[in-house]
Amino acid sequence: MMKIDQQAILKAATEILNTKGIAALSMRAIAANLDVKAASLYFHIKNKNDLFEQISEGISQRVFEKLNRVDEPDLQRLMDVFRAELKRIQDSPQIFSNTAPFTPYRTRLIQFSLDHLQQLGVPQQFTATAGNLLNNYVLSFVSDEQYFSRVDSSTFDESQFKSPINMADPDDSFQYGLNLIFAGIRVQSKNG
Amino acid sequence: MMKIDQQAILKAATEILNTKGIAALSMRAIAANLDVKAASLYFHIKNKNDLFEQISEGISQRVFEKLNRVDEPDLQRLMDVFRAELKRIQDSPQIFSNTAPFTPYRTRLIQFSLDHLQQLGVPQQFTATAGNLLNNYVLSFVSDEQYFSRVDSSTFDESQFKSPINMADPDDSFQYGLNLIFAGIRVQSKNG
DNA sequence: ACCTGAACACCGTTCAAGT
DNA sequence: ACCTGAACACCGTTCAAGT
Repeated sequence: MMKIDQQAILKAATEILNTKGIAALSMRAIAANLDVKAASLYFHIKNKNDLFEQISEGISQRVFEKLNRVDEPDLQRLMDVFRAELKRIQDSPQIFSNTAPFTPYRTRLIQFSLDHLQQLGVPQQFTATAGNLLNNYVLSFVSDEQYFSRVDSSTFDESQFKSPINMADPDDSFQYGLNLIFAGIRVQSKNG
Repeated sequence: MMKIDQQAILKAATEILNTKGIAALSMRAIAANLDVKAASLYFHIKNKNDLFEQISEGISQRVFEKLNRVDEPDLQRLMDVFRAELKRIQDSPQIFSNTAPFTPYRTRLIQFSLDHLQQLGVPQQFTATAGNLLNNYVLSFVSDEQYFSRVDSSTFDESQFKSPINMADPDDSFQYGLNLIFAGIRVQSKNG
């Protein structure tokens, strides 16, 4: 009998996400993973939404800590670290989409974005829009990455390898979109 | 007894979405709306995912048709029309996110984006990235719009009106983000 | 303090049976 | 051809009851 606590529940949930995806993440599945009954989980967590918030908040905390392991962290580093941490948990972008962005570390990351955008010259009334654009970019990008890595491996199609279209490397693609956004921010700020 | 067909099911589903949102959109709720039992729906549609695809495909078709009601449609018009049609159905962005983008009209819209991006000088290997960026921007933007319009009306807070922070008009915000992306595309293309 | 059995109010989907 | 009753295999959540 392991000790069941929030940590253990979080770990079991992450394990299910990374092996079977969010569609298989039921309270009953988490409980089974911990050799316990579903009802027991509610002694440790409020509900499933609370669990989702803990997952997204945990990711946000790790992003925040890695972010500040460098002298002068900027938006480029935020996005790189954010993407890397999202990729560590299958379907994490969906979890972010399904939770309100008001937990402590997640709020810190938003504040970091807004501060840096303002510093880059984004007009105050549009920092939220630009911040959402960045946030949604990384969430959507990782969501697409994880989606296609599932589709590609399930519907294995040899013709894809003969295809003359050379798909860009995911890292390059991510950076292309980021550069595009950063360039756009610079232009908008000059003209503002 | 109304005649129950795909059209009627689609209409009932849309009605539920616009009154109660996607969380209330169950097969049983759709059936009840049509004075029929849930099992009957499966005589007309394959399953719930099929219904989701019909909803997103219907939106895509209307976007495509409105798009071509003008002489030389461009990406600006695509995004404006897309946003307008998404806003007509509550939670439509989530429906797009939960369906594969391989239906006919939806494919046409993607092709339209890719063609125009290439014409703007986006390198071939990055047209998909830029297209996804645009697509995800409008989906995320409308999703946020619909989310906050729900939160604001439920947790009515008078202090928000006294707040000195002037939030930008949604239309202006949307255009700001679009201009940012378009400006970024132009810069990337010059340097490419 | 922590866990469970049992139940409640739901899901999507199938299928033999009805008309 | 079209609809339904009944069932199957699930959900999240609650709560009295157990230890």
